[in-house]
Amino acid sequence: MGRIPCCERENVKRGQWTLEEDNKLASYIAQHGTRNWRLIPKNAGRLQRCGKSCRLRWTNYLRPDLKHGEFSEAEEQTIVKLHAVRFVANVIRWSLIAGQLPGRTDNDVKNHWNTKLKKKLSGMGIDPVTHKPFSHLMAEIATTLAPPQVAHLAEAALGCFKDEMLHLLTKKRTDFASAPPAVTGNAYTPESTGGGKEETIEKIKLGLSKAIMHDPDADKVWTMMASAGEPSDGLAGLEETYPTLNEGFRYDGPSYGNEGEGSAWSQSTCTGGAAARRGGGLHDKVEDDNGEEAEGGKAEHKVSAAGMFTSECVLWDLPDDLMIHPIV
DNA sequence: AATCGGATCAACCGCGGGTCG
DNA sequence: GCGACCCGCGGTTGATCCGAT
Repeated sequence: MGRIPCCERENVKRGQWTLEEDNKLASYIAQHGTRNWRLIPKNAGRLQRCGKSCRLRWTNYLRPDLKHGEFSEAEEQTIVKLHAVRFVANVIRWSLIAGQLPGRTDNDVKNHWNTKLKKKLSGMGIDPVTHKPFSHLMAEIATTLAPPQVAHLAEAALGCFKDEMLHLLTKKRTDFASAPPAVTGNAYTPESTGGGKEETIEKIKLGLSKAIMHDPDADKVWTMMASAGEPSDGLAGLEETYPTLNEGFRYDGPSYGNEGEGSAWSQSTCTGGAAARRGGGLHDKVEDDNGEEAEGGKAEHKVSAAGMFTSECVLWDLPDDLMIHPIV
């Protein structure tokens, strides 16, 4: 059985609300409250809107207790914290998150998450969906794949990572299609990009390439990107990503990908950068909650970061045709 | 100055749960 | 218990803004 529409579509106006409409709706609700949205358009001075649209306009914009304008840092931290918790609970309820932020609506929170916070977290090396460092996600995925697949995955991911990082650092759009070394080889040299690029970009590329090749000098590059401490081993839980999860979560330090905002967010709490710095993005072993090394499937699936991206680029003891040899 | 593309946010859509007769 | 209806939610769309080229 099909559901009947909430209103007659032909007689209903859509799109932006006018000041006059706002006034009609607000004054009606001030007098009569918000019972029975279906009747409100008729009663509120013949509004050519459906009840649903009226409810949305009221709850998201006209309500007098609403807070308009920029989200504060504390609000952002609350959203991220609660989003992480809700993700673990396998249910994202924007209304519940918004309930913790007086004056904010679920639509506000949802929009802010989708347009700002997701990018912010990504820029910090944290997956906004799982709230785990990208490097740890890669390791988790790697443990489920056969070695040949992991090798290809690592190559592809590494290429994507380099391009994304270049984009973040230079604020210039990189040409993904013209970066063949990302997939076809491990070394990423200025010459291999076709030449003619700006000097700054070339320096960054070279630095990234060095870092990936585990060159000690390349630590400078990573220090520039993330002044992180030594990462702890083990799969990243939320406590690891957000160490102050239970006490009021906070990032301290510069922001990434949001220059000029004076944000107190930083990558210092994210082990992703450091993990990558240490061993090319994948940690050495997987530990369980007790700090003991977990097997995580077949032994040969275990990811050895040191082995993956050393200067020899030994990925696994693979048949030669499956190996991807570095460009040296 | 014009154009383009990305970012933002208000509004819409469809679904599912709750309530009532 | 069932159907009709209402409400609220999350996901998505589209208009507008704004900065870069």
